[in-house]
Order: sequence, then C-alpha cells, then structure tokens
Amino acid sequence: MLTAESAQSALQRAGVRLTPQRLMIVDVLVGNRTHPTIEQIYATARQRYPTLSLATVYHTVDLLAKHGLILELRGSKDGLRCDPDTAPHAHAYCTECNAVYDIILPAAAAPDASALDGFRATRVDISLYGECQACRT
Amino acid sequence: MLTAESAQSALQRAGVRLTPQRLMIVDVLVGNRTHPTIEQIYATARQRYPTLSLATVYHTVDLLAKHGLILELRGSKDGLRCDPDTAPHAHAYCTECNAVYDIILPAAAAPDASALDGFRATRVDISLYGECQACRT
DNA sequence: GTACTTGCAAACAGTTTGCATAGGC
DNA sequence: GCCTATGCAAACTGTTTGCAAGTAC
Repeated sequence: MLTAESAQSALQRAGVRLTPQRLMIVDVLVGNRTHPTIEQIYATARQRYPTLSLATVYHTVDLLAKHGLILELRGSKDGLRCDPDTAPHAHAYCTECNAVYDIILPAAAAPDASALDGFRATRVDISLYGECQACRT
Repeated sequence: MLTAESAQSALQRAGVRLTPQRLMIVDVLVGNRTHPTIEQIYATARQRYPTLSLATVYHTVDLLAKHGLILELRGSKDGLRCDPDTAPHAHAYCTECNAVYDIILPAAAAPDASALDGFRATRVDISLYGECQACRT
C-alpha cells in the first residue's frame, strides 16, 4: 500500500527527484480508494497546486507505476485509473456508473502467474464487470 | 465460440439485420485467435469489402459484444481488442510487443462472480501482464 | 553546471456522433 | 414505405510529444 514515506524512499533510492508536484500527486493517491482517473488526480492536485499540468500527472503516474508503487488499471472505458494498493486484489467495474470497487478474493482465486506457456507474467489482474448495488436499485 | 451460424441465428433472433458488412466482420473474427484490434479487423475486412467504413466496424463489434457473441478486451494499450471465444479463459498481454495470448487456467482459478459485496458480475476477466517468449529472447 | 523536470501547446490515436444516403424486410 | 444500417467527415476524448524555461542536486 502506497504511503508518502514508501514513495519517497523508493523514488529517492531510484535516483528520482522528489519535486513538489510529485509529492502532491502521491499525496492525492495515498489512502485513496476511489481508483481515480488521471483527470481526477489532476483536478484534485491542482486545487493546491494551480500551475500543475496534465502532462506532469501522466508522467508522474507512469513513474510511480514503473517503480511498482501504484497500479494502472485499464479496465474502464473512461481512461486510465490508478490504484495505490498494489497488494493482490480484484476490481469490480460497474458498467453503468463506471465506478471501480476493490474486491477481496480468496487466495485460491489468484492464478499462478509464473511461466505459463513460456509467458512470464509480472502482474495478474482480475476484473469483474457488472452492476454495482447502487446502480441495480 | 463464435461461428458464422451461431452469429447469424443469434442476430436474426434478436431482429438484427444480417448485412454483408456484418457477415464479413463475423467472418474475420470466426476462428481468429489473434485478438485483433478494430483497426486490424477493418483492414482485413476491407480487402474484400473496400467501401467498408471504420464506424461500421465499431458499430458491429459493439453489436456482437452486446449479444454476447464476442468479448471486448481492454487490457492492452493499443485500443480495444476482440475475442471470438467467449468461454472462460485468461489473457496474457505482452508489454513489449502488445500481443495477446489465450491462457487456459485451472477451473479453480476462476473466481465466483456472483454477488460479491452487492456487486452482480456478468463477466470475469483474468489478465496477465508480462513478456512473451518471443520478446524475452 | 548538468541533467532531470515542468508546463504549455500542439500533435496524435482511438472512438463516437450527426446526418444524408442506401437498402433490407 | 418504414425503419434500420452504412459511410463519410467532423468532433471528441484521452494520451503523448517537442521544446523552451525552470529547478534540484
């Protein structure tokens, strides 16, 4: 799970600069369970850092994902979403309201990712598609 | 698994017209294990139907997915991909060459999709990300 | 000082839409 | 004849890139 401290130490160790923009974006993501889109991160971070640009958000999110600090989710139709929780869990995408929920699946549900048919997987993503409770009523 | 016959009967039953364009697109997809992008379907179908438009491909793919005849895969960076095999299986995305492979997982690996936290899932998608054999060498 | 980072704008890619035409039933 | 489907172009949305200015180390 992403924390301000883990992000700082990981980035510093990798020789990446801790700029105010990056710390601000990390701050928006820490503890965030809403799986925000880039646009949402941008909007939130911009409130406290008005000159922040979208390109920087894209760069930073990419950077954080490359260092394994966050996950990039591509399951929804409205663009890339971010998940600061890198521990194994599944995602439920509501096809009505586009919300994304975390789902804790039994450990047995996670397939073994190592060397299937010569494919070396570094990440497994389990996605459920359907309707959330709010949209079904 | 999509066949020309299953597509025709399903669409006819739904009162949807069997136009040459649609049959052509179905034809491109039947037995296709390459998980083609829209663009690739367009290029292939256009060889035999030169006036076919991209918009029609998008419409038709959407139509086929809505009727449960194919799956739309959103896991890769280069846009929507189509899978004519709707039976449960996982997908392996090569982050190097963008290829998508089918992976047969043990039945136990498929999580129970019914009513998790009030979420009613109609589809489960398991995606592996990593490098394929060809790209590792 | 050097190399990395930012911000802006423009470019881009994939996707969707409006509308007139064509065609199936 | 009615209604759906097609094709084209334009619009849109999300994302990436080039480059000049700024900033951490």
